[in-house]
Amino acid sequence: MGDSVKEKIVVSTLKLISEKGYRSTTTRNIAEEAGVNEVTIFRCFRSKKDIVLYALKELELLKPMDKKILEKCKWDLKEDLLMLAEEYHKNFTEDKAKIMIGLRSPEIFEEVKEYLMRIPKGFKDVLIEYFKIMYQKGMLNNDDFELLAFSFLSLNFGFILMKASYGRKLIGFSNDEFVRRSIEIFVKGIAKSS
Amino acid sequence: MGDSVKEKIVVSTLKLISEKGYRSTTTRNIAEEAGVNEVTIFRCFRSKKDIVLYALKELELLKPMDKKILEKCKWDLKEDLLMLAEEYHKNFTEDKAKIMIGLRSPEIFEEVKEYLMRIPKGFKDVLIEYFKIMYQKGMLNNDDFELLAFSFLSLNFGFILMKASYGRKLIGFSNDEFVRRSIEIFVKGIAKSS
DNA sequence: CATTTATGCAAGTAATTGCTTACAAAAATA
DNA sequence: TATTTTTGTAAGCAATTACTTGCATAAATG
Repeated sequence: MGDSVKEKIVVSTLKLISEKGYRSTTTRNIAEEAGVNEVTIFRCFRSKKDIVLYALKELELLKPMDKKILEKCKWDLKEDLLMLAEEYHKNFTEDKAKIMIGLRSPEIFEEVKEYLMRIPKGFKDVLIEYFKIMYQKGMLNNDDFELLAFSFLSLNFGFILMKASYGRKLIGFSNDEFVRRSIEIFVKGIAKSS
Repeated sequence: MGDSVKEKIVVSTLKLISEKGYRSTTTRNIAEEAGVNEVTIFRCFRSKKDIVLYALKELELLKPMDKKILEKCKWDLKEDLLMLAEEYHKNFTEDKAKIMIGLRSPEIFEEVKEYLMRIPKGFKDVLIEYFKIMYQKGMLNNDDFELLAFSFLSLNFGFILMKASYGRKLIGFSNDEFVRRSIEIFVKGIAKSS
């Protein structure tokens, strides 16, 4: 089984899961979507579950945000939070959010839960670190770093999940616009007034 | 079929869907959970799908927030937003969030989508109305009401969904604590400085 | 008490699903 | 060209699932 075949299967699987959920995505669906015979799937992977586990483990599909990102900071609240949020949205797209939702199936959820948590957890850790430093620099009016991180995370996570769930019917903003303007509010809320 | 039986079936169905999703919740599961024979289910409802539709339509499980809630406002930003958020969290619990996620199955999603959107949509509408009035009263530094509403909604929606998805492993706050303190930040961000 | 109604029980059906087997056709490799 | 590896095809199996049927029992209702 060539690597390109394996990849096609993985990509198709994730696509279908994001649309229909894990349980409703059948191996026949996957085969059709990948333009491959169903048997080929089981020659590449031991089971349907294995496709997902492979995607999460080997492909590092959901790798968390690295703290190295902090090196990019200019230590200006607005500028930095915008950069961090953009990085988050770049990584945690609407599609990935749908995959996360789609993997909420008992046959697989316990095994993938840890992976699914990585993105929000990684972002949260980076934010806590960032806010700690900013507080030491005297730029913040609040020293509950976990609260700050979590508020900012909820704001962004909530936005993506709502968009993934209800799409444009509920949301009149582009990602960029929402991020930029909600950050302005947030910054006003936490910046030390001089 | 007595009403109490019907109710037991509905409650069990929703509970199981919140845990395992629609597709993975079998009619046998439901029967067992409800302490009822599987056949009884099909005597009360025409199909599995009908149970959910009945729950959403007849039980008004997900009824949106009413604009009458605005009558409770004291027209103090912090106090009002706290009240509105509490009302939202009272209505849109972790369990309901799980049901929303669990209903993301192709056999049923299109038919329930509209209902699932009601809660966030209703909350958003109320918020827009509220912010409009507060702006007229000269209490806000921002007149993009949809942005304000949506930021606040994302914050609360994101929090509940994260809690529903990852539970306490990621989140160290109680609902009350998070709501209270995140609102303080938000209010600082949008209140007109006098 | 007589009759209707609601429920349980046992069995089963047709469709779907994850996965397997056996064999032939390509396609890559030597 | 000869051989090995990869893929397609066809068929099917065992388990599961939504839903049905027929009949017995109990409970409510007249």
